Amino acid sequence: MVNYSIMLTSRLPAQPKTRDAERSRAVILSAALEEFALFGLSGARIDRIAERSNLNKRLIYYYFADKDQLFQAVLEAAYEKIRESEKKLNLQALQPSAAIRKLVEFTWTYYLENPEFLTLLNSANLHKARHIEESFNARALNSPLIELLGEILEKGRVSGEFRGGIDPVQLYVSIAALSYFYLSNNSTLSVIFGRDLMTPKSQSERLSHMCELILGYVLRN
Amino acid sequence: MVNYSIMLTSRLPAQPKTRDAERSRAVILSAALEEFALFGLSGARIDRIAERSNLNKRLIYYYFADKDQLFQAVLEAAYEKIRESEKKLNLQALQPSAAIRKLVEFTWTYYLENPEFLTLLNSANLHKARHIEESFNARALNSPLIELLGEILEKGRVSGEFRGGIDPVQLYVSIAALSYFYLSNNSTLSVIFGRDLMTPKSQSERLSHMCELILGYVLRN
Amino acid sequence: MVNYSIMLTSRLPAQPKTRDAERSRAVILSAALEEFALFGLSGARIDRIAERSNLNKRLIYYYFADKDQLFQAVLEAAYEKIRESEKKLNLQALQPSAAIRKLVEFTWTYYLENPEFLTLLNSANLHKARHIEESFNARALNSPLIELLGEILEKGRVSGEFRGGIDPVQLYVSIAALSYFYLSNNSTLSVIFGRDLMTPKSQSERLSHMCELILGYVLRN
Amino acid sequence: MVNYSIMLTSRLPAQPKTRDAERSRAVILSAALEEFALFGLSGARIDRIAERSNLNKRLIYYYFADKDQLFQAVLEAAYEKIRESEKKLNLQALQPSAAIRKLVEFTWTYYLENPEFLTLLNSANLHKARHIEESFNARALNSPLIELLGEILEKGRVSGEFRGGIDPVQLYVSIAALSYFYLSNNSTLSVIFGRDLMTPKSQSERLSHMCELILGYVLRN
DNA sequence: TATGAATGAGAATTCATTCAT
DNA sequence: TATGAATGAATTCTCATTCAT
Repeated sequence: MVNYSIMLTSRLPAQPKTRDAERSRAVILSAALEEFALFGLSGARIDRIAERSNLNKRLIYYYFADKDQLFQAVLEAAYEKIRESEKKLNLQALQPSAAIRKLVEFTWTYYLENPEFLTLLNSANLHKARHIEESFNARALNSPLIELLGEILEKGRVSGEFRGGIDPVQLYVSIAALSYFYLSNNSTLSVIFGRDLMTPKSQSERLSHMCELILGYVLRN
Repeated sequence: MVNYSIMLTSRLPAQPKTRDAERSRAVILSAALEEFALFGLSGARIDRIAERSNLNKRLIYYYFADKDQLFQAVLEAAYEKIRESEKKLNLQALQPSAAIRKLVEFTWTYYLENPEFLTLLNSANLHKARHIEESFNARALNSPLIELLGEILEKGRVSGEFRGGIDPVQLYVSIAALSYFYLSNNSTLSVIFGRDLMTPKSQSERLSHMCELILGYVLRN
Repeated sequence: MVNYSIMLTSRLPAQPKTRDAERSRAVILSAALEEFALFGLSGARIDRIAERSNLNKRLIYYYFADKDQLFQAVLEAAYEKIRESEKKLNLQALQPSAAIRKLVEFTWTYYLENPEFLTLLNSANLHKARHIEESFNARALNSPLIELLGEILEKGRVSGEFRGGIDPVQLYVSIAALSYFYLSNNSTLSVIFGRDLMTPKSQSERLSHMCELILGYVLRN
Repeated sequence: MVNYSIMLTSRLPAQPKTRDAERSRAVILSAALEEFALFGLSGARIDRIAERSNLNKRLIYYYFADKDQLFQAVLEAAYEKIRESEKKLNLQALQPSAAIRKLVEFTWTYYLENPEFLTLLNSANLHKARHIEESFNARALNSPLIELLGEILEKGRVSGEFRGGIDPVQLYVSIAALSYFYLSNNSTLSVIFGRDLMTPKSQSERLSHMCELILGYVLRN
C-alpha cells in the first residue's frame, strides 16, 4: 500500500496553541481542502487532515459534525473564494470582446492556480452534487457572472460585433469546460498524447486556442 | 451512513454457475465498472462488486490481484470500448465540415450513453493517471482519431473551407471538453443554474451550441 | 508485506508431467519440507508448496488429507532420513572415546547439512509434538542409537576409560543440544554476540569445543 | 480445525476501563507474549490477543503498528526481563566453580519458569532474527554475563582449579543449549524416548547431569 | 477549547479446502 | 492421475467516530 503521509508536505508549522476558535476552524478547513483535493471524498482521511492541521482529530468533530459536513464546508469555501475573485474582474468596464477574452483568461488562470477546485468539483459531482444542493439555500453559490455575461453578449450583438442567439449559460459552461477538462484530465491526456501538456509552451498554446475558439464563435464572422 | 446496497439495481440475475473462466472474468469486470463508476476508486467496495456479479468475493482476487489492478483492467476495457466505437465512425468518407460535426455528435452521444466512462476518467485523473500509465505500454489507448482529425483539418484548409493553423490535439481536447464537462458536472451545474440540464430540450440545445461553437471556429468566416 | 515468492529459488524444473504417482508424492513431500522449514507450520502456504513442486494445488490434497497430515508426513520422512544416516555410522566398530567423538561430529555435520531438520523439529515442538505422537505408533522414530550408546558407555566404564553413572539418554540429549542450539539459534546469537557464528573458523571452533566438553566429561580424569 | 479459544485460560479479569495508556500497553504486551509463545508469530492471532487482554483489537494497532512490530516489542520485553534476572545473580561474589554451577542452575530454572522465552526465541530464529536485528540498536540485548564469565574462567584458571583456553562465548552458548534443547523439545523427546521428561525426578536428573557435564569439563580434575 | 484513549463496524486480502471436469 | 475454477471462513488492518478528562 502506498504511504500517503509523505505527501503531507504542506503540514502547517506547529503554531502556538492559542485557543483561537476562528483560527482553528480555518486551519482545519484549509487542511481538509488539501486532503479532499488530493484524494477525493472517500479517499480523504480524517487522520491526515488532523496531521495536516497540527490539531487533534477530535477537534475536527468539534467544529464539523462529520466528514460529509466537513466536505460540504470545504466546498462552500471553495465556491465563495472563486466568487470573490470573479467579483474583482470588473468585466462591465470592458468592451464586449475584451470582456469575453478576459473571462476566458481568468477561468484558465484561476483553475491553473487553484487546482484543488477542480478535484473538489469532481468529487462533488461523483456524489451527485448532494453537498452542493444542501448548501444552496444557505449561500449564494451561483455565479452573478451569468447575468453580466448576458449583458455583455447583448451589448456586443447590438453593436454588430457579436452574433446573436447565444445563451450565456451555454457559453459560460463552454468557457469553463475548455479549461477544466484540459487541466483536470491533464495527466491522462499527457499519457495518451505522449506529450507534456503542462509545459509553459503547452499552456500558452492552450490559452490561445481557447481564446480563438470562443472569440471565433462569438464574433460575427 | 448511507446504505448503498440499495443501489445494486443492476445485480446480474443469478446465472447457472458455469465454470467458465472467461465469463466469470467478464462478469466481474462489468460489475466493477458499475461500482467504480458510481463510487470512484476509493469509494468502491469489493464486497459490492462481488454482490453485483453474483460471484464469490474470493474469485475477484483469483482473477485480479487487487483492487488497483481491477480498476486498471476496468479502465483498459473502457478505453478499448470507446476506441472500438470510434473506429466505426468512418469520418474519412465525409466532407470536412460534416466530419467535424459528426465527431462532435459522436462524442456527445457516447458520453451520454456511457456515463461510467466519465466517472472512470475522473477517478483515473484523481490518481494522477497512475493506472493509465501502467496500461499504456501494453495497449494502444491513444486515439487514432488524432491523425484522422489532422487530415480532415488539412483537407478543409486546402479547400478554403477551414481556417488554417488548428492543432488537431487542441481541437480534439476541446470537443471532448465541451461534452465531458457538461455531462460530468451536470448535477452541480443543474443546482447552480437552477435548471435541469438533462431534459431532452436542454440536451439538444447543448448539442446545437457545441456544434455552432466548434464549427463557428473551424470554418473560415 | 513481504513477498516470499522470491524465495522460491528451488522451484523444481518443470518436468514432463508423467502420471507417476510415486514421483508426484515425493516431489510434493520435498517441496513441503522446504516450505515448512522456511516458514514453520502456520507460516507455510499450500499455494507455495504447489508452486515449488510445479504441481497443482489440488494434487496435494489428493495425496495428503490436509496441511496437518502433510506436515506429519514431512516430519516422518525427516526422521527416517536421519535414522538412515545414523545406521551407517557403525559406532560399534570403534573404541569408546572414538565412538563418542564420532557421534558428536556426526550430529554437528548432519544438522549443519540438513538445517530444515532443526526448523521442522521446532515447529513440531511448538505444536506440542502432536504430530510426532500420531506418527509414533506407525513408525519407529526413536533412535536405536540409545542402546548402542549405552553399550559404548558401559564398555568405556569397564575399561576404566570412562566415568560411570552416565545416563545414555541424558548424554544423547546433550550431544544433540550443543549442536542444535548453536545452529538453530545462530542468527539470534550472531546478532547478540556481534560476531558471525557461521564462518568456517567459528564452525570448527564450535566443533572442537563440543568435543572437548563431551569428552572432558565422559573420560575419567 | 482446532478451536484454540479454549486455550484462553489466562484471559485477564475484566478490569475497570481505566484510561491508562501505560497500563493498556503493558496488558497488550503480556497478552501478546502468551499468544506468541503458544502459537509462534504466524500462528498467533491478533483477535486472540485482544480477547486475552480484554481490550479492543483496534487498540493493539493504536499502540503497535502491526503484528510484526508487536512481536518485536514482545521480544524486546522478554530480553529485558531475562537481563534483569541475570543482573541479580551476583556471580562475582562466588568462587569460580560455585559461580559456574549457579549459572547452570539459573539458566535451567529461568527457562523452566519462563517457557515462553524459549518459544519466542524459536520464532525469532525462524524469522532469521529479523526482529532482533531491528531492536539491537535501540536496546542492550546482549548479555553482560559474557565478560563476567570470562573473568570467572580466568580466575579459576589462575587458581589452578579450571582448565585454560575456554572461550566464554562457547561455554555460555553450551550452558544455554543444554537447558534450552531439553525444555524446548521436551514434548518430542518425551515421545521418542517413551518417558516423561518433565517429572520432578527427570528434572532433577537433568540438572545434575548438566552440572556434572559442565563442571566435569571446566574443572582441571 | 483541546486532547489522548478507546471502539465497532467495516474493508481488503488471505488461506485452506472443495467442486467439476 | 491431474487441473483450473470456485468458495467460506478467517485474518490483518483501517476508518470514522465517541469517550473521558
